Amino acid sequence: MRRMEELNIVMKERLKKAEIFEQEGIALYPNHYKVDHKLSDVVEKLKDRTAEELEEAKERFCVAGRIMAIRSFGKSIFMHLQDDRNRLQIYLQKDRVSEDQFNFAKRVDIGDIVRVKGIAFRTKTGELTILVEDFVLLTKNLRPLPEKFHGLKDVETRYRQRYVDLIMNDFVREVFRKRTKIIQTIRQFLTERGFMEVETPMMQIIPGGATAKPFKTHHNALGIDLYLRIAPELYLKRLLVGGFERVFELNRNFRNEGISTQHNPEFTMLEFYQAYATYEDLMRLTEELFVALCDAVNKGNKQIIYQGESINLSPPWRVYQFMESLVEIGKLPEDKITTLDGTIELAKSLGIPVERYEGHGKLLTKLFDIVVEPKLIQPTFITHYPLEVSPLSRKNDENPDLVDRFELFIAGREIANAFSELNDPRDQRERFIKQIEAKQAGDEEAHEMDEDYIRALEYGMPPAAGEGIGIDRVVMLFTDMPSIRDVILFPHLKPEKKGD
RNA sequence: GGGCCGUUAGCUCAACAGGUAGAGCAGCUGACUCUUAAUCAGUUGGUUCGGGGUUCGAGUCCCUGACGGCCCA
Repeated sequence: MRRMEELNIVMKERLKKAEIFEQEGIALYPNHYKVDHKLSDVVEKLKDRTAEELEEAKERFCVAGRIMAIRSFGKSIFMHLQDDRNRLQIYLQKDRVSEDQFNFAKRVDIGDIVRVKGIAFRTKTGELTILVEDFVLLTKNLRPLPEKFHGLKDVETRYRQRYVDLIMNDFVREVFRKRTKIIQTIRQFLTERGFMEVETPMMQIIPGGATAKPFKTHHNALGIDLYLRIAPELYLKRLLVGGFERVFELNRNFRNEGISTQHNPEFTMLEFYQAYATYEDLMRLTEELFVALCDAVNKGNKQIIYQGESINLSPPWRVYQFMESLVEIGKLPEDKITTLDGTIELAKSLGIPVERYEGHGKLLTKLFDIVVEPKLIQPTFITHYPLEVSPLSRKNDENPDLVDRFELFIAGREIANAFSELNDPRDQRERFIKQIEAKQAGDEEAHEMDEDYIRALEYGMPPAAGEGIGIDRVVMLFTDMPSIRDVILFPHLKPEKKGD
């Protein structure tokens, strides 16, 4: 049901005008007009031509765009047309177009989409301009755009009506162009290295592969509950069992948790798996990937500025073992963190709530989140995580309490998580059982048993390493955006009004 | 979930110490053939987020709810 809305004065005027146009036989939404050139291509092509060169060439162009500004005189009119990338000025003189078209051009509104044909030239002030010979309406605007100088600032409106945000704010269009470029670059990078892109279920019977609360839905015909995936991990590893040696999936995950500047309920994740590789191989691959991203969206410059901090992405990146980072970066006393009692004491002194089901490893990661993570501004790999918090990772050969895993941190945030994969089905079953015990003790996020996954491992999964990278955070990094909402086209917000 | 801040014209913002709700842009009318935040003259437009309360009087104070931002958990 559409909400009835009081029409403001401007909209009333526009509707009235639209009716008059129709009575005059002017189509408001015609679809048969073609263009010869994209507006931005004309700007790109001619931007360095001098006034004399343009005068000499007298080249004609037919372009379309949205009217963003009108400066109207008695017998001449200037307008700015905009497409997704550029703005181009057009100039109408009364004696250069038909009288009907000139009179019509006098009555169009900011926000209308029009097509013009004309000759490119430079004005006295040197601005590239099309001298119009033909002017037609393509789409009538009925709703006034935000003010031309201050634009649209209100963040709520920007997120709820992203289409207006995109019209008004050039930097927003740039952010999303960069986002697309980053995703394309990642696909190309992996494909060139023999990875195959695959699609695995978004609706899963057992939500696995991560520790998070899932969204629940229901399949009517089957009469079963399904969960939106929190990760594709266990399906991708089934493909390793099946014989695909390098696979990746770059798509949405869903986690039923709070919304913040770092979290959207649906977010984009890259996961890739490589047989016959270790987590250390993936450290090198990750460094190479970021270099490729610098080439693609940062002109090859490996220095980026994020929220005022200068970050150097040149490899090799520094590496700390998990325990080492707590002592050296977190400045925690080594003798305390090596014992459970000492760790509980430290946690309590830092105001961290300690749950009964949380073991030593889990508590250490809570300490890490507070005392180490925010300090990891420059790219840093943290390795050798506790077994307890890594139910799908391969045990370290030297120390069975640790796993062959790393996480990557940049700008004080977790960007990637990777490990050598646990492929011993007997060990995996034990790990699942431990998780179930944690769940029974109250850990809502603990992993569930997945018998089919165990069955797959029993057929034999080749030794492999896998990694997940949070794409939204990578985009934030490369676009210098402080909130995940700034890099997601339509971020989740509460509904604006109760239904009527 | 908690704390702080915010919500006023289509947009960006004012409104002292509680005393008739304003400006710029946009819109409308008119003038103007190289302007670019065009200019000049005139002019329309308000459920001050919703609901209660205090008061002679509430955009402003109090209570409550909605939505948003930032921080914390």
